[in-house]
Amino acid sequence: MRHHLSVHGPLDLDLTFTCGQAFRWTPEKGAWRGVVGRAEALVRRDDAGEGLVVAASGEDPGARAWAAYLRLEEDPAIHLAGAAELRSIPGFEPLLGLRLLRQDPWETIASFLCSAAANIVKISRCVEGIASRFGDPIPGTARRAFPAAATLARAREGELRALGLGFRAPFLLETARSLDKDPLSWNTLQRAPIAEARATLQSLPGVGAKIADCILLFGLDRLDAYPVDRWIRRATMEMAGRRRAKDRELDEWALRLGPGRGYLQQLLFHLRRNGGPLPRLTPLPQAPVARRRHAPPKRSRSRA
DNA sequence: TCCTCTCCTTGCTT
DNA sequence: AAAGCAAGGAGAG
Repeated sequence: MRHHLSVHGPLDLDLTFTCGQAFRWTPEKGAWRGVVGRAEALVRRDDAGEGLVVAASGEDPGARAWAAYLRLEEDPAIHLAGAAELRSIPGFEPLLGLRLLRQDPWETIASFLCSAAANIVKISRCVEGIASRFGDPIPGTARRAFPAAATLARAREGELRALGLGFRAPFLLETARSLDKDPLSWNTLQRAPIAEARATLQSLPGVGAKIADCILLFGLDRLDAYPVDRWIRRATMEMAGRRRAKDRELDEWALRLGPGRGYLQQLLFHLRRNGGPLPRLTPLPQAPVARRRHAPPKRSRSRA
């Protein structure tokens, strides 16, 4: 099936598919080919350069689903509310073509479990390998869908290691088994306070703060999640004017970037890695989000 | 409770 | 060619 989609705001497909949020897209003659759910798609700008053409095979979810996946309905600039001054940085404006994809939560969990101490090429190899070994075929292509947690739960650790997962293999296996046995409610994770959602995800083996935030941002439509990795740690300390800072402090400081801070995180990642230094921003005088210097008193844990 | 260090795999880079 | 490095996490001390 072939869909013609309209686009609101700037769109940079190259940046969107190479920025490290998704791992099943490859360039193909001015277009991008990838697997989403049980479909494979070829995505390209239309001849006028205004809209988007999506040609899908397999179980095509339909035009609306593709538009939602690519987040075409909103202008990315709406997420800059908390830090409009960043727009004056040279090289910032073109990055606004980056779209945060709305990806499947489980596939996002599995993908980012593969991301520990890895790079994008490595992650892609692992994810593609898992799909080709355990996924269902997709009609019209040699590529396969990403397997369900229940499927991976029955895999053997050696099979995953053979795909190059290394020390990540037991994490993925145990997480798949955990989710197969006790599924998480994606709906709840999307509504819960960010700290709560993050804590829930961190209960999965192999999922720490950084990967939990990536799952929230890329797989659960939580643009208020702000994953702090080595690059963002540096970028945030720079903007906060700090030479050293704990991750908790950086999390707290990042609140000033507003509810779209997760989107900004993506842009900052590129700016800090490819560009020069970042401007210093101070915390907002009247922080929009209440902040506590100390954790609330803990009630004694009730025992079952 | 918090901080720091080390190990865990793999493959590409220096 | 050995060492370093890469969008981390867990366990020890």
